Amino acid sequence: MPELPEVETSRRGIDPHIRGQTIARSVVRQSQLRWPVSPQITALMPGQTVLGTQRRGKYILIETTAGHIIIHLGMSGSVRILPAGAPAAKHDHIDIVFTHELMLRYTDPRRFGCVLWSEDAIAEHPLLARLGPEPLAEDFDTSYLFRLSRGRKTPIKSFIMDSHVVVGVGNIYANEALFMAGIRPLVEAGSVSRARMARLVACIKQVIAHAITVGGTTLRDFVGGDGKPGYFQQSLLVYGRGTEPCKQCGGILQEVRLSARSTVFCKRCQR
DNA sequence: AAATCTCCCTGTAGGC
DNA sequence: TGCCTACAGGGAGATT
Repeated sequence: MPELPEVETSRRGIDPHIRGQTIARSVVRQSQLRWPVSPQITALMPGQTVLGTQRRGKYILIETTAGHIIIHLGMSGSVRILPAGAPAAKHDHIDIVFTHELMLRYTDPRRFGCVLWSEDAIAEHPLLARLGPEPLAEDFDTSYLFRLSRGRKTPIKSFIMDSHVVVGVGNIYANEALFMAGIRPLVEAGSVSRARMARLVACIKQVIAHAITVGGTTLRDFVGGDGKPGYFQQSLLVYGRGTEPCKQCGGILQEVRLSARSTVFCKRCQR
């Protein structure tokens, strides 16, 4: 499932191929995604030029001369650059075809993602306006997270996965960062000391920065590639390892459900 | 305001 | 082998 590092890697992968290019047309084969695909995606695209791409949280933003395309990959979505006219497979829902004979193809088997259009100031879009800071930005720091957590009874794991607190920390990296920081996922956010919160902030930044670096190597070639990220299986400390031995102390890792999310931790290394 | 629940969807895994 | 069911998961929106 695409987490922030995969989203950023995807953005970096498509950007050089579409930046400055002109859209010839777009094709929507399946409009029923998380929300209906905006009609402008077909109606307004011909003749628009792509000015560049950005990322906010797990949203990819494609800036065109007429407005922004907002893409979320959900949990099974991907974007690839392919030769225009490449045959469409089952879950290839949207093609944005460029005049230079390449196209951006959106694929999403589970359709949890979205492809929307916004002509207004992008930061004020309802999906983006109230998002928390980027995990790698300077404004995501100990003081911020500590202050925001005071009085909160929600588990620390749910807290850091809340996109209004900080964006882009999905289930995998929440599990990993809490293990690295030595904090049990279920402790109340409001009870975590400032010193431990400082460790957590550092660990979140570290795991996400590392994943972006690794993701960049596995998703290097988007033209003709399969676009499938696969890096994250190798260096995981706890995620997906419930009942296996802790890599730090050898004890058996515990797995519980927290808000329907798989939560793995070591009860000796995490307090 | 904060916490909790529901729902969107389909590939995969496990049981029989 | 094949059918059936449970389940995973991002995250917005509704509900409590």
